[in-house]
Order: sequence, then structure tokens, then C-alpha cells
Amino acid sequence: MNLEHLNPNQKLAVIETEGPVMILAGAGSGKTRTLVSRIQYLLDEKKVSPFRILAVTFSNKAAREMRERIAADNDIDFGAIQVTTFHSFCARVLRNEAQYLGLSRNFTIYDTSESKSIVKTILGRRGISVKEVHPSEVLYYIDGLKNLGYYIGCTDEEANDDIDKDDLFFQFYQEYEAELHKSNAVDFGSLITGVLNLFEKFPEVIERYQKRFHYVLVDEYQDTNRAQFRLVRLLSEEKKNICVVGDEDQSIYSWRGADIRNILEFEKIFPDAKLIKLEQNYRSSKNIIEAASSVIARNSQRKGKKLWTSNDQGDSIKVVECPDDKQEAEYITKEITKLITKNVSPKEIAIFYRNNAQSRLIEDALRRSNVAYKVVAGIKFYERKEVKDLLAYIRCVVNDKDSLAISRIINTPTRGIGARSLRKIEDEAIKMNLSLWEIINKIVDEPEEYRFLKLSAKIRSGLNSFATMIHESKLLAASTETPSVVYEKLLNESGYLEALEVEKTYEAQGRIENLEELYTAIKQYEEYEDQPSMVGFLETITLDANKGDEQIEEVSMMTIHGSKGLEYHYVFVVGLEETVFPSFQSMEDGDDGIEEERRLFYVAMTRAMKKLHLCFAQARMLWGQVRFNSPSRFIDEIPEEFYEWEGVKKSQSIKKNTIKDGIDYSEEFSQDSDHSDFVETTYVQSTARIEYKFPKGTSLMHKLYGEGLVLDAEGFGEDEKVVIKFKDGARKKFLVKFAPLEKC
DNA sequence: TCGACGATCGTTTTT
DNA sequence: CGATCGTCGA
Repeated sequence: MNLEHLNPNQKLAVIETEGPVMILAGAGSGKTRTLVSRIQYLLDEKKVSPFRILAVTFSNKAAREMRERIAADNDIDFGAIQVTTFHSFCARVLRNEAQYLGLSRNFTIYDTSESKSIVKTILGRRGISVKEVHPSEVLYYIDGLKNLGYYIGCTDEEANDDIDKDDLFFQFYQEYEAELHKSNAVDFGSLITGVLNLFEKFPEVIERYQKRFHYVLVDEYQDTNRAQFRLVRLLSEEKKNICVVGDEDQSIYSWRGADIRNILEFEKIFPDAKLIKLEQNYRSSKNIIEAASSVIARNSQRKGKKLWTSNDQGDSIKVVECPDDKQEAEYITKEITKLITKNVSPKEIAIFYRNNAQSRLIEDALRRSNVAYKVVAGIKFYERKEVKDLLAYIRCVVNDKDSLAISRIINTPTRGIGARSLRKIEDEAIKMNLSLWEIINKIVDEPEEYRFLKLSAKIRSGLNSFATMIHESKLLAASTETPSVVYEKLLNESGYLEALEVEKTYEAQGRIENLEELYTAIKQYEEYEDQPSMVGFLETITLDANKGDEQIEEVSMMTIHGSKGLEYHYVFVVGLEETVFPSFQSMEDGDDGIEEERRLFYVAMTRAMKKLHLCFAQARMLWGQVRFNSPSRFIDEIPEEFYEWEGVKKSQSIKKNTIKDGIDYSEEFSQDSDHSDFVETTYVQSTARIEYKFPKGTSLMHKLYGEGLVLDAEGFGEDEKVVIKFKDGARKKFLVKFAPLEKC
């Protein structure tokens, strides 16, 4: 096998296959290439069977990329190699060994919102209002326990030491686990702890897995939590061939339980571990690498790497000062348009922001200028109400113990079974120690036995048709029918589609389209998967909700967290202001919080290959108010020789919008900026009355929706928007510029 | 039981 | 500002 394309350290990282190895791979240091070569080396030179290799990563993106690269570089059959995420790997193990933990293999995986519902139920049952105890607080606590690797009956000392079992929250945790178990369900955290439980309590199980996997490889090691650490340590205990790859400077998930100790103490736990550093960067210009290195050097929690590159010096970084958030969006749009006219492919351009909400304004600006873009992992398709509803139907069919799913859709569309009746039925289920599904069937089968519940005839017939439909779908699913066939049946016979069609509103139409898209997604899954199943489909979407097409010529927009592992020629980072980035919350966390934000900034910078733009706004609309924040401290941390400053001047047309309620903010503008010389302080109080094309109260005609009344008007010129109430009661907001409107 | 409306929240990042 | 929650009235 030819290793000539690798540098000396990369080569070392490939051929040191035996014993514990930790590879510290800096940003852009050819990590994936090295890992793929290492696997290839194991197969070709060491004659290891693909069946014996396990490679786990943190994110689906990383797993997918590695799989693709391995497949591209080799002609051997790689089907047997397990390259997956921790969560997918654990889901697979749990399904295979479900009976050990009293689960059945068709268990449901609950996402965060479903976990939250369970917490709400538990709190509600105890009569605690969400105002006294926030469900998310409880969830955070529960997640914390699981990140530590705690499970019911866990005897691990470290995990137990950190837990106060007299805490009220610990009781919530226990009830929560009981509820999950009753529903034959697991959440993200217990995918990991479930497998830990399995491995630690059943020696015959862990032995099987230890015997199978001779080589264990962990990517994105800096993102692993304690539970995951224990998991890989157990797996590799027999052969001791564990190789972890990570970069402590890119550790940005501590809030999710990522534990820096996993890196810092690796050599303590594996005393004979070899340490290999990959420090040559192949991705970015010297300017970018040196600037990023000086920023990250300020962190104290590091092992210490010196990233360097032999690439060209490249363009200066550009720091851009904008008067406000709208003009920041305009600036970016203008620059991107320029790039595209210079024949730069939109695929090579990316916009990063600290939090998802920031994408909105930029999207508006890009759309206005007809720049094609995609928001990566933005408002998630699978989180839309109608999609979740249909998925709940599928979950009922797959796992009838999933009471959460049943209660979600038992009255959607309305079957006359309101909250009160549902409560009655649920209480009866608890009393009889039956699942919701079982009690529903009993009521349907022996209605006279349950007369005391005083359910109306309407409700009983509703229950009846619901139960029949789920029963039939179960039968259909059990026969050889494909998931999409079952989905179609559910869609039509539940009355869900019909209810939307009857609505005849714009929103309903959108929902129908989303349900059609869900159908397409199932079809695609069936094509892609060898043995498609409903369970498999559900798992794919809860563990990997990302869908995206790499081929399309579009500018990418994403959070910085989402950008990890990616690279673009041109990168725009927006919102570099105190309280936005670093975030307000992290600033309250003290040094640790700021160090993590700094790592995040480092990740953002090192995505850029050719040119990096760092933008900030003097004024920004936050929480419904115009705020004035100073430029991010991270800008100051870049040595001056690596960047040049650009001030964007206020444009007349947009200026008016930043004057709220007739108040002129110009004074604060100049006070707050260290570089106010770029800003013309020409703000004048606007005395002219705003002329709307369609003022409040106008009755008008919309080409598609018919007659309506203007409830509200806002915006100026190009930006004028109206809120219209239509005759059928529907309310809709339009941009006057585009909407087919006529006065009448 | 359900829709409409008002009030009141609270907002980081993701498997 | 926008989304969610809760209360009200029909």
C-alpha cells in the first residue's frame, strides 16, 4: 500500500495500529484522509477482516463523509465495516440485545420534544406547575446524569459520586425512566447508557462485542462525554487497540456533556498510549491560520498544538462594521453577488451565525437579490406539526406501547375525544396497569364493561375507528408491504389528509405538501435501504434528520456548530458582537464559557480557505428591541496585521427603519463604537408621514385568496408589508411588492 | 369541545 | 418581534 501522499506524522498515525493511540489533529490537517488510510492499511497490510473494525463518530455528517471516502478509495466490499455514530451504533446494539433490558426490539427513540412531554406529564401528575419547575431544567438534569453514564442500578463510582439521590430532581429522573420503560422507548441519552448498562451488567454480552471488534476507532473524540468514554473503553478492553482522534481546540459541545478530561487524561488511563500530533494545515491561507492560532492561544484548557501551513499568505481577513443587522445582511448579499459574478461557485460560499434565529434577515436579503441559498439544519422538516403527527401514527403502528404517540394523535384530526375524555381513559389505564393501547381496545371490545367511564357514543365510535385503523395498519405492516404503503393508508384512513383538504387555506396547502414530501422521504429511504422497515425509517429520521443535496449550486447558511468538519473558500461570520457571540449566556459562565466560545470562533475561522469576512452590527434588533452592543472581544484578539477594517455606510432607504417610535438613536450609535469615524452621524428625526400603498382598513382583493381587509401595515417602499384577514378567517402577511393585490 | 383571542413568556449551540 | 400558553366565550 502506498503511503507517499501522507506526511511523516500522518504516516505514523496510519501504521501505529496496535495498542492505544491518541491522535491530536488540528483543523484542516488531513484528519479524514489519515483515518481512511488507517482503515485501508488495517485491511490491506494487516489483513484485518472488515467485520472486526468499529469506527464511531459524534455526528452523522462525519460518519457519512468517512463512509463515502472509504467507499471511494477502495474496491473491497466494505459493507461489514461499522462506520457509525455513537447513537446509531447503540441503537443497533440495543435492538439486538433488547430482551436483556426488558425492551422489545421495536422500541421508539424519543427526541427532545417528546422527552419534554414526558417531563411535563410527570410534573403535572405531582401537581407542579411549569412555572415552579421548568421542564427544560429537569430535562437538563436528566441529560446530565446520562452524560455521566448513570443508569438505574449503575454502580460506577465516579457516576455515583456526582449524584445526590435525595435531590427532588433525582426522583423526577426515576419517574421519567419508568415512563420511558412503560412506553418501550428510549431517549438520546439512554441509547448510550442502555448499552453501558448492558455491557456492565451482562458479561456474556460485552464479551461477544469485545471478541468481535479488534480495532476501535473514535473520531471527534473531544466531543465524547463520560458515558461514551466508558463505552469505548469497555469495548476495547480485551484487544486494547483503541485509537482516538480529536482536537481539544474544537471542543464545542461541553453543554452536551463533552468532557475535556477524556482528552487530557487519556494517557493516564492508557499508560502506554502513543500520542501523535497532526499540525500541518492544508486548508487555509497563512493569514487565516496565523490569526486563528493567535486567538486560540489565549485559551488555558489546551494540550497545545502549533498549527502551521505552507500555503500562500493569502488575502487579509476583512472585519466589517455595519450600522445595523439589516445592512449587515445587505452587505453580505452584495459581496456574495459580486463573488458569483466573478464566477465563484455558490457552493464555495458559506455564512455562519451563532444562533439559528440570525438566519432570517440574511435569508430575506438573499431572496430579494435572487441568490440561491440553503439553510443547513435550520427549521427542521421533521419538527413540523403535521410531519410529527404522521410520524406519531407510524409510531403507534410500530410500537403500540408508545402512549405518547397515541395521545398525540388520538384526536388529530378531531374524533371528539378531547383532553377530558383522554384523561379518563389514561387514568383507567393506570388503574388497570395496562397501556393506553390495551385499554382502548378493551373499551372498544367490551363497551358495556366500561359504561362507568361515561363516554359518549361519539367518543366510543371515535375510539373504534381509531383502533380499527391502527389494527389494520399493523397487519399491513406485518405482511410484506413496504413502509410507504402503510403510510399512504394512515394518511388517507386517519382522515388527516381529508381534514387538511377541507380547510382550503394557504397553510393547509403547505402542510399537505409537507406530507407529500414525507412520502418522498419514505420512498427514498426504501430505495436506499436493503431491508426497509418502519422501525428503520423512524430511527433514521430521529438520529439523522439532516437532509441535503450536495450537488446544488447554493450558498450554505448554518450555525457555527453545524459548520464543524466543513470547509469553504469564502466564509462570512455574522453577528460578532458581545452578547451575541460570545453569547450572553456564556458570558455569565465565566472563563470556561468564554473559552468554549473562543473555540467556537476558532472553528468558524478555520473553515475558511481563501477569504474570511467577520461582520458585526452597531445596532441589532434583539428580543423585540434595538440593542447596541460593542464589537466582539474576539475581533480584538486577532493581531492587527492579519485583517483590514471596512465600515459600511448607512444607506438612506434603510435608515428610516432603524428609527423606532420616532426616537433617534444616533447618539448611542457613535458612543458605542470604537470606529465611529466610518459612520456618518446623519440620523435625522423622520417627520414625513409614512405613505402606505394599502393602509390599515383598506378592503382589497387577492388574486388567490379573494377578498380581505388590511389589519396592519408596516415597512417602507420595497419592504412594505400588509397583514390581511380574508373572508374565510385566514390571516396572512404579504410583501406588497410581490403579492397580487388590488384595492376594491 | 373547540376556536379565537390576549397575555405572557423567554430565546445557544445538537445527537 | 415571534411563538407558545392559557383563558375565555360560544
